[in-house]
Amino acid sequence: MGTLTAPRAFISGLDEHVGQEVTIKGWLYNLRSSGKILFPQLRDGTGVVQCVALKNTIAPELWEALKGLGQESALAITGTVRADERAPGGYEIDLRTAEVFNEVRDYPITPKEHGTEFLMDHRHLWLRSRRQHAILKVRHTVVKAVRDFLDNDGFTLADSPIFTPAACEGTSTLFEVDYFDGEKAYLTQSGQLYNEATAAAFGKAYCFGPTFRAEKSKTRRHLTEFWMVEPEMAYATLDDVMTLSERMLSYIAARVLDSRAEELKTLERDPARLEAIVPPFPRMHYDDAVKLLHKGHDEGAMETRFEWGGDFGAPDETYLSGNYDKPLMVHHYPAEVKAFYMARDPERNELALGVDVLAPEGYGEVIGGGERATSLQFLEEQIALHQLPKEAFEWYLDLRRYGSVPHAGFGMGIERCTAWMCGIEHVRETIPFPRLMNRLRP
RNA sequence: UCCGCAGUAGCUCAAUGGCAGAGCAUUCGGCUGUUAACCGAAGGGUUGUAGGUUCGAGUCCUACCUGCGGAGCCA
Repeated sequence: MGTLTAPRAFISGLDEHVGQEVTIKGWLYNLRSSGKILFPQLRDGTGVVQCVALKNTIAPELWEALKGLGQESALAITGTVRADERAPGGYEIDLRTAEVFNEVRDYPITPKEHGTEFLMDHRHLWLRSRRQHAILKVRHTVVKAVRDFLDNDGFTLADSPIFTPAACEGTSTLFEVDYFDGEKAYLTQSGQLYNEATAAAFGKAYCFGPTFRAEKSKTRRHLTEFWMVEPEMAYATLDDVMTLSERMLSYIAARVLDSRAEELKTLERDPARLEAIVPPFPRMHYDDAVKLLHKGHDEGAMETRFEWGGDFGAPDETYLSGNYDKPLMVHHYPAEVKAFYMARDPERNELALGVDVLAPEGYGEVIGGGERATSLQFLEEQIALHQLPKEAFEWYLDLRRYGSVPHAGFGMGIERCTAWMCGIEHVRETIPFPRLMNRLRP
């Protein structure tokens, strides 16, 4: 099948090889033929390029082999790179020779439409499609931006454990693990408490890893297993958290705009949506948010009248954030709907110094955080009040016995953030292998 | 867990209670610039499962299973 002597190139870098002969190693994306001319489109993970093979310029046996190749056949081709307006992508390769590694028949995912269930059952193959490729490239950039932002801002990565002895917040449903002698363990739902320890050690610290929620949630914003980044700062307040949130989110948006323009185009995402994400973000007191919801109800935009004291539902969040093209930061929630470790407003004890950052366009809460309680006595009361096992929290209480200071932090869901950046419907497409209520495979 | 919608060829979908269909995919043939290529032909079905109504059920009824959308809860 001809020798592949030309230097290897990647499709994303073809512009540097115009006029040269190169070898591309990849997979067949699509094949069109017209009797004596073939147009194999090759995909190599960095892009897609159209090749041209003329019957009278290549070996007859190669012609026969290429003609019958099915979608996703693995092959390497050698040919000369040429700029051509007719080709999708702008460059074309005049194929001289090729080597087929794997001949494929009946690739399940065709260039036509498919349903979600079918695609999710074939997630391991679906990842190869243009749209999924683009989404995961954006995810990669979101993750990289988060790490770069925090690293450049003096944060130290100090990851929290996945196995934990107790619920962090005593609210969500946990996955139980039966392994540790005489004691039940759970998969983490937040690295929050551990971050308070690392923040006291490093000043500014963050953890970044998978998180598990056993809730029977079936919405476009929920995964059973998702990734969360949680920065925590010693000697910091609610206000510092809000400032850090808006700085980080705008940094992420700028990085995505900067390095993923091609992918945003593939996803048909309007860049103006991301360009709008610049500080300052609107800040709104919970009381004012409730007033706004009441106004919405009076005007007929909200079906039910919101009661002060509750947490916002998805329609409430969408209504509140609907007035802005930037994330909306709602702060000073009623303490009752927030975690036990939240610091209280010294002026109004019933309010927690917490903030939810609501993304525009109905993407909901992408960040939740706030200032933590510093008083040992207060936390002991809260643990008793929430009927949490005090022994499991002794180490946490040590943080208040030995050098307790005001400190604050937040958690950001990577998938929600990525879905928002991409402008896509559902978070399940923003993680390579999503785990949902009804999905454990592939 | 609750509410709503759906399940027919490998995939996406049609079919008034009356012969089980189309496009794509697959196989074969044609075409020297195709852009989800096109043209011609062929193969492909226990209509989610179990029961019921009916002369007759993909279609109507009951239960169950699976999926989707939403709620609650959350990032």
